[in-house]
Amino acid sequence: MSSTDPGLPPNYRTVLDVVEEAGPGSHVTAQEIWVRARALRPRIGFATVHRGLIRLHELGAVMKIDVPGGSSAVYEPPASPHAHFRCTGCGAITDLEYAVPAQTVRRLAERHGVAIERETVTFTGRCADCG
Amino acid sequence: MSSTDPGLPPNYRTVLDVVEEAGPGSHVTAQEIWVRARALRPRIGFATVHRGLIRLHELGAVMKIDVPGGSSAVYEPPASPHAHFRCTGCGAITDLEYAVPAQTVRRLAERHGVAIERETVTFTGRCADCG
DNA sequence: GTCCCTGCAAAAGTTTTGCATTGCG
DNA sequence: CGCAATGCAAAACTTTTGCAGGGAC
Repeated sequence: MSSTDPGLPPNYRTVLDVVEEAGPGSHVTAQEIWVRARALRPRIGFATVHRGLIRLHELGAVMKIDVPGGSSAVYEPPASPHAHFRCTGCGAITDLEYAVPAQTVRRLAERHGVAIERETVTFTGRCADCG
Repeated sequence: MSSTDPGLPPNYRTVLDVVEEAGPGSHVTAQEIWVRARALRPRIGFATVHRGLIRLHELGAVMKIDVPGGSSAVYEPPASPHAHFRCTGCGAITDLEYAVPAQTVRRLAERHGVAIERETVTFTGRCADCG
């Protein structure tokens, strides 16, 4: 939780709190985070939220997810690696329990001579409600 | 190849030709496609290229790839499922031979009650040149 | 003083849309 | 005529940056 953070600027802390309060499985955009942050700090600007997200992402305190087909990036608290599903009907994003096996990642990296740092797995289709 | 296409508008055909000519493993942006298309049809507009890509994507004639961290979407000819790697240094995008096993996709879809139509797997890291 | 956070505003970049025109059946 | 495609321009949106003010150390 955020009580263990080192000297994080107050607004960045607020941003972190908002993301953490949204909880795992939530996928909030920078705009949404801004709206919620203003409930705590009415004068906070969007740029501050945005820069805070960049910083927090660098620190590994929040995860940034680029969803194909989604207009905005979404953020969530750090969690064990998992995939995402985006419904082409309602746009909802949900978590799926899947990660590329570490051994497979290692083999791919070796074969192609690259250093893999992160992976992103996204599925798209129709959720139960949208049939 | 494009010679088997039904009545595709001439400009859309040109867009398709450009994407196919780029070949598998190429990852061209809408802007780049526009530039190349103008070599064939000098008066073609960007909007036409863009709408053509939407149409061709609907038809399954071109693949659209949203790469996390990449500013623009890139397009490529249809190919067997594969993953992509994006170098955080030079921004280059390369293909990796990986796809989530069909059986796994099926199981995920069942467990979560969704219909999965497409998958996107992207790795990020450092390519050989960028160390 | 120096450094960096902060808010406001504007810029940048990509994607999308409106509209009049053209071309074809 | 009716319909879809087309070019041009502008709009919409998200993301990023510039700049001046201010607080902490």
